[in-house]
Amino acid sequence: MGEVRKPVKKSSIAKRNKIIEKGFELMCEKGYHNVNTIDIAKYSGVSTGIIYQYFKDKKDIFIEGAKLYLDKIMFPTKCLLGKNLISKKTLEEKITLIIDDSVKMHTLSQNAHKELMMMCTLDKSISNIFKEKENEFIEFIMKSLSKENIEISNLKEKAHIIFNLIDSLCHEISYHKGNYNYDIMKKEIVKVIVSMLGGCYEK
Amino acid sequence: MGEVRKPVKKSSIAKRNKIIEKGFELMCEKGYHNVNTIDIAKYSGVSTGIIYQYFKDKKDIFIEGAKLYLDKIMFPTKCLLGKNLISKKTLEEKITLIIDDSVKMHTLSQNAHKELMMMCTLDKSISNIFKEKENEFIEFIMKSLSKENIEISNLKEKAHIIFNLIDSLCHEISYHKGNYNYDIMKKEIVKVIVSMLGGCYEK
Amino acid sequence: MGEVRKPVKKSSIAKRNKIIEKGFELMCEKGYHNVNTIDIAKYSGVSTGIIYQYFKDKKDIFIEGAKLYLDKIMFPTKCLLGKNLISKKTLEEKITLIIDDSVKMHTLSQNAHKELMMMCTLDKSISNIFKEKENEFIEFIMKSLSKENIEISNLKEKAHIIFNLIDSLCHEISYHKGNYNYDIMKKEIVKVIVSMLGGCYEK
Amino acid sequence: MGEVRKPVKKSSIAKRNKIIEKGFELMCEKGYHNVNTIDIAKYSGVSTGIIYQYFKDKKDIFIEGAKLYLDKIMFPTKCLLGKNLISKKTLEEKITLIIDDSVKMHTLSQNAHKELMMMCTLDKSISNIFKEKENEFIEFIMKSLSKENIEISNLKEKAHIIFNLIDSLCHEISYHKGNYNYDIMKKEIVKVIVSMLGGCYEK
DNA sequence: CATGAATGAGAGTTCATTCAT
DNA sequence: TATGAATGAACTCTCATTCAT
Repeated sequence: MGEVRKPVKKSSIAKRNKIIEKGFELMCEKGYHNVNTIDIAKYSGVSTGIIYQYFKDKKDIFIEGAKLYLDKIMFPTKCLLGKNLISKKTLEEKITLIIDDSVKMHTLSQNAHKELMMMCTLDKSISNIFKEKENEFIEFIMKSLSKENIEISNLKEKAHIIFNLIDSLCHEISYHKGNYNYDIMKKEIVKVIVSMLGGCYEK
Repeated sequence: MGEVRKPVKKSSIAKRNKIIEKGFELMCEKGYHNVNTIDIAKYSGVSTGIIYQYFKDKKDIFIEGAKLYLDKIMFPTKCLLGKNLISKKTLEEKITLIIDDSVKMHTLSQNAHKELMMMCTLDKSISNIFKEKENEFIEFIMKSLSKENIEISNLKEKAHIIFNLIDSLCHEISYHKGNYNYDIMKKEIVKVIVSMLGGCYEK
Repeated sequence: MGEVRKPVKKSSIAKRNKIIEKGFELMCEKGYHNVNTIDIAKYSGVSTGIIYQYFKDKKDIFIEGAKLYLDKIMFPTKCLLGKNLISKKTLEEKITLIIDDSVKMHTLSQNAHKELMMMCTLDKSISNIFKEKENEFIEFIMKSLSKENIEISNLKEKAHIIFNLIDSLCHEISYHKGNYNYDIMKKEIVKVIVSMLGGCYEK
Repeated sequence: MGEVRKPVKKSSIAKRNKIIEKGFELMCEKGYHNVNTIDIAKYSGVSTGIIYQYFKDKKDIFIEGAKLYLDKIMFPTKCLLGKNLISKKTLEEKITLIIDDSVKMHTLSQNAHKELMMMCTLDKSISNIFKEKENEFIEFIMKSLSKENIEISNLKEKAHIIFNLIDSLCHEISYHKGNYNYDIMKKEIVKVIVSMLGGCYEK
């Protein structure tokens, strides 16, 4: 009764993806609790019924959207980093690249990020995929950086601090649009990170 | 019809405060959307009807609770800091004190913080009071620290970075309960902050 | 969440009873599956919401109605029987009285009976209260009759057969409204029962 | 649009029959309201769409199944009876044979019977085919028995009572699985019927 | 001021039926 | 003919808000 279908036909897959894409978009824009299934269906250009052929429930759409979003936001960053980190000469340049990349990704989808954070409270499964992706990313940073400097103490903890520093900057830029000079802020963060990774903090 | 009264009688004020206190507590514990007004009324020891004499709607209770919570969480920190910062000798000791204090506050009320973050999405007014309090706190840190070192460049931005560093650590300790050594993490953050404020980063 | 209230106030009890009475009536008339909660609310003169303060779900209304119905249909019969059986002289007269009484009760609420039978399939709890009442009634017949004739063999089984004979006649009269002469049918059934209970079958 | 076709091709007829057979089986097993058309289609090995080429609606499948079921359950009984009744010597033996046969048929398909009874409430057309078959059967019994004893008064009504007696026994055995000794019950019923048909009730 | 029973719009979900392929 | 994805009205149930007492 009410089993979830795994679509195989091309058009079905497309429809499922459309629901995820549009549904997640709408939920992020208006907020999960301010959007109902009829809204999602309409916005996705489908009927309410079809949703329940591809998804267990409303939350399932969000989860699938979140997974995709986190892949999109994390993996491209990694790819970019992978490609360019090597070509950069100084640590500073590398850090700056990572930050710019993260900010760009973040800014593209600030609502999604906000809603994701919110949904983490509501659902373990969502907070888990989020945590998982975060760890993935941190481990990636760790690996990338460990190649640079032969010996960095407490690398794991430092990587996490770095992640948070970057993440906070991203949030700042995305939402506050406030009283700060973000260029300065970025430069300071770069300096901090560089110093953590063995460079000297330029005063 | 349904206008919100400003209670003047002592008992009325007490009742209003009880609703805010208990209501906010319950919403934070169970989640805003998992608590209904009947629950709030029961938990506050009042009738459902009376709620709408003191508050515009359900969200209004949360907002009032949030304001109080942020006062409570920010001001005591400030007080504590104010008292003790002077007596500490090194910058490192001062930073450590701020961090310990923040972590303590955070840990005491992680649910409230979580829910607050979530509600920021739902309502501008909530996100505004949150932002406001944050700025207050940052300015306070700025002032406190500016007394220490005669010239710190980009103090405003640095203060914000410091705030975020501390805030991230608090979150980390409160929720993740993960694979990190938080003592090390704290020490690294202290070192970073000290270096930002003109001290030298100890490698 | 959604707890069922036990009404204590007079007006609340009256409302709850109204829902049972009117709801059961409507369900019996139109069929359980052809009536929705909005219909029930309207027909009972209440709002849909209030239903769920007094009842766990839609089925709960039916169950409560069924209990009441079976009490009404069974107990009055027993009362009547108790009062009059003694004053009747012949076994034949007594049996006739039981039958007349049963038919009367049945005819008053044929829809209820039909729907009850139907719901027995859908729900164990309903079939149980039905079976229970049936057994009660059979045992009552047994006791009543055992006083008459000193020794009746296989009384239990005979009582059940008698119950079924009467029940079938009731159904016949209530629904078929057909090609039979029910007076004759009744007389034949009386004769059969009398013969079972030791009288001689009058040809 | 959506008109029901009368299939003429052999394979189409086979498909239609399959849907009736399997669909009715499933509906009886799980209950009409607990089975949806997708279930029926799957269980019948056809697509959902094709159902509406052969049947007006879901109920139509049940009706066709019911007709077939009642033919199957009634006619074989009649055949069996026809063949054997003559060879039996005493009326008692004949009655016993009818009862055994009925019980056997009933037990084989108790779910179907239960569901049929239930559906009688929902639909006049179903209750009509049921009534019709019942009458057919009663008339058959009448004819069979009228050959035996030259003069039986009120034969029609008696036949119906006999039908009900047997039917009740069948139900009892099929569903209640209760505290009764069904052998004794059967013997008592045989005695009653014999006495009704002019034999003497053996005490 | 206080109560809590009552309201009814709106939520998520199901499923008999249709229709493009 | 045959398919099964798609439809959308209808369902049961919840809850922020109101109002008679």
